[in-house]
Amino acid sequence: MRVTPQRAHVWRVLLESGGHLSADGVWEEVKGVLPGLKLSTVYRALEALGEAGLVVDSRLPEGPRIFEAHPAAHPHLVCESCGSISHLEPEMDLRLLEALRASSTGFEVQELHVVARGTCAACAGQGESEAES
Amino acid sequence: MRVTPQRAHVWRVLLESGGHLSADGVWEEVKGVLPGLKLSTVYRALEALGEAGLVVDSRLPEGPRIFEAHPAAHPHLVCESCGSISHLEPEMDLRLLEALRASSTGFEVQELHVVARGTCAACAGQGESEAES
DNA sequence: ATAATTGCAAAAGCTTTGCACGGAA
DNA sequence: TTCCGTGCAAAGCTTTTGCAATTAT
Repeated sequence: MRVTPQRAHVWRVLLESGGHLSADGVWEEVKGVLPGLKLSTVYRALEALGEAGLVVDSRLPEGPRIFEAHPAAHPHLVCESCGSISHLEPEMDLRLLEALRASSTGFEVQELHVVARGTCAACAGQGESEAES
Repeated sequence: MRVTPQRAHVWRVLLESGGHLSADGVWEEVKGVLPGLKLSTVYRALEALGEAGLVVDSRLPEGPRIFEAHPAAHPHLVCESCGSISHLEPEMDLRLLEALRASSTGFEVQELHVVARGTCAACAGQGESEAES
């Protein structure tokens, strides 16, 4: 893979942001440095980085795909209240992998996508102290 | 919720198909009975059925949303080889739920989406007997 | 009468693709 | 030269929305 300024900046933004960016989000960030950058180039950069194993992507129950620099798959937690996206250790996926293998369906899992919808600790705490509707 | 012919047929198709249909797939089926049916009506019917708790939907790593008549969330298994979509018992989700709660992140899970990419038992068996590339 | 639901058409959101130009190997 | 990556524009696929007409309660 050829290393171009566009790809380098896309990669850098994913690292600095700590993940969970949409293609559009990456675009907005990188445009600060490369004003002429096209969104389609971002998509192609993300695709190239994905093939190189540097970037993974997920689809949440709603909204666009999100991309991350993280090399390992891991569960995502999407907060209904504040919209924040957090994630757990990849180890958490392993537990489900074990469970899947133990279920003896004969299905060979290559990749696991886990997304939980709910309320994050911060928002849950707020809800308690404000009102118990 | 009002029960209209459109909604009844959408619901029937989801039941008869055994699940895993895209909105477009539902449309194609129901059009056989209701030729004038619009795709947007299918979407609205699916939304209504979803709010009624009769239909759930998932987003796979690729492709459109899929809808099912199943009332309970459950892991999906997407075969890379033949494209088939199968699913496990909802119980399997509970195992991960336990694990999530045990991880003490304070995140309150409301809904869990699990999708595994891999090879189904049938295709894995074929691969063995043909060639071990 | 009142409110819900549909057909219809159009738009919106996200992503991919074709093509020609430019730059690196 | 030859190939790869980009800008550019356009299309593609999926889903949503506004509005008027229709239907059920």
